Amino acid sequence: MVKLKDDKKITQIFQAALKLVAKKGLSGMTMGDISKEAGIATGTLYVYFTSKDELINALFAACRESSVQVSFKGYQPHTPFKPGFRHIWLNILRYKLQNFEESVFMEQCYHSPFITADTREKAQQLSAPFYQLIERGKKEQLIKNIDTGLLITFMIGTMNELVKQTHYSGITLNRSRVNTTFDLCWDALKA
Amino acid sequence: MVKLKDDKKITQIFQAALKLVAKKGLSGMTMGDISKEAGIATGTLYVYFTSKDELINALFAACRESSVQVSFKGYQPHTPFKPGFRHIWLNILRYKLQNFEESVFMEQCYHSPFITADTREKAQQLSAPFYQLIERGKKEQLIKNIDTGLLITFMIGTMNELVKQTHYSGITLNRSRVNTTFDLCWDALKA
DNA sequence: AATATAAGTGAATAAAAATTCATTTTAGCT
DNA sequence: AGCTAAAATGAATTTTTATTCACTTATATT
Repeated sequence: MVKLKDDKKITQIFQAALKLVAKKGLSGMTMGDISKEAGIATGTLYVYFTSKDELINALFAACRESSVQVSFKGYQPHTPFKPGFRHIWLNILRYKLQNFEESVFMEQCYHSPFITADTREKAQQLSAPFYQLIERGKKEQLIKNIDTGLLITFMIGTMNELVKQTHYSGITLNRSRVNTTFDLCWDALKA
Repeated sequence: MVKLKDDKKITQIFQAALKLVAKKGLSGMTMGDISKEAGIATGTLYVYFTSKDELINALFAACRESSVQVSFKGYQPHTPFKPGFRHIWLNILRYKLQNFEESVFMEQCYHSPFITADTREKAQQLSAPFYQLIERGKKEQLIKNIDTGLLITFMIGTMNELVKQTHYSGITLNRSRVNTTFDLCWDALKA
């Protein structure tokens, strides 16, 4: 046989895990839960991952990669800064809203014994494009001249909170509400 | 005998739990860990709390209460809005920086099966003064006319992120850095 | 000092969860 | 169709963790 381990099944496992974390938190998620939610046997999880630790690290890495990848989709580095920034901001917001469970999972992982230093390191490296973006804004004197890391944390933090707030309040983010919120963020960062 | 269960011991248990959550996450904290960290026997935990669930809920409630209590310390409702707002903002920031482990714990609790609806409800009720504060700012046309809940989430969210960023980067928040960050927040919220 | 009761202990038990593995099913290949 | 090896299974096992409880220690009251 040539068939290699099914990517579709890994996705299925990941989806199940995300769903459970959003519902019960990382601490309340067992391998039994995951398998049941994914509709497979517990043993099957161990065909794809050697341990719960590995499963969680793999999920963390996959989430991180996918979110960064989506963030810059359609971004034209040559267009003026503000519209470009806005484009990316909207990409991120859309992603976070559509993948709420992922946001929750990532937040929970931040302080957890599961994520290894190595996984963390690799995630950090993926932040480089965001740093470049903000640096450009600072160079063009459109963005406040404050530590870039701080500005990024601020920007991402506000989005996280906005997404949480939106999700729990049940308010739908129509175009005008999104605009207002972007202005909130832009007013904070702009020089 | 009249002596009632020692408040000092409860504090000791709480401190131990917070330390562990910050280090290993909520999911990695066992009753055994807590007792060892607190320097008491495992059984003693059950003298003070009927279960792990109860312990965590009690800690959550205590943290929430203490943070709200500190936030408004020294606030003069009669002084102009911006300095008053700034005063509270600084109270919160100071509190979060000095009680980093608590912030981590609260964040982790947000999505966890431990916190009961009742505990959550009571925590929410403590937010009323923040709502009043923002409402006042809106009435005086100093704060953007956006959903109050959103503005509060935004304000708190940015502080959380700032605190995380500060904690991990190892950068000390000197006076000027704090000022810049307050401006960041104020620029976002101001009308 | 004697007594009574609360507080504290930690080994023993029970409950929950992770992991293994002998076995069965599935899918590609000739 | 028959063969082969990967994939999947889930009951059994191991490991971890929460909880109990018979007992000891500390403390207030008389």
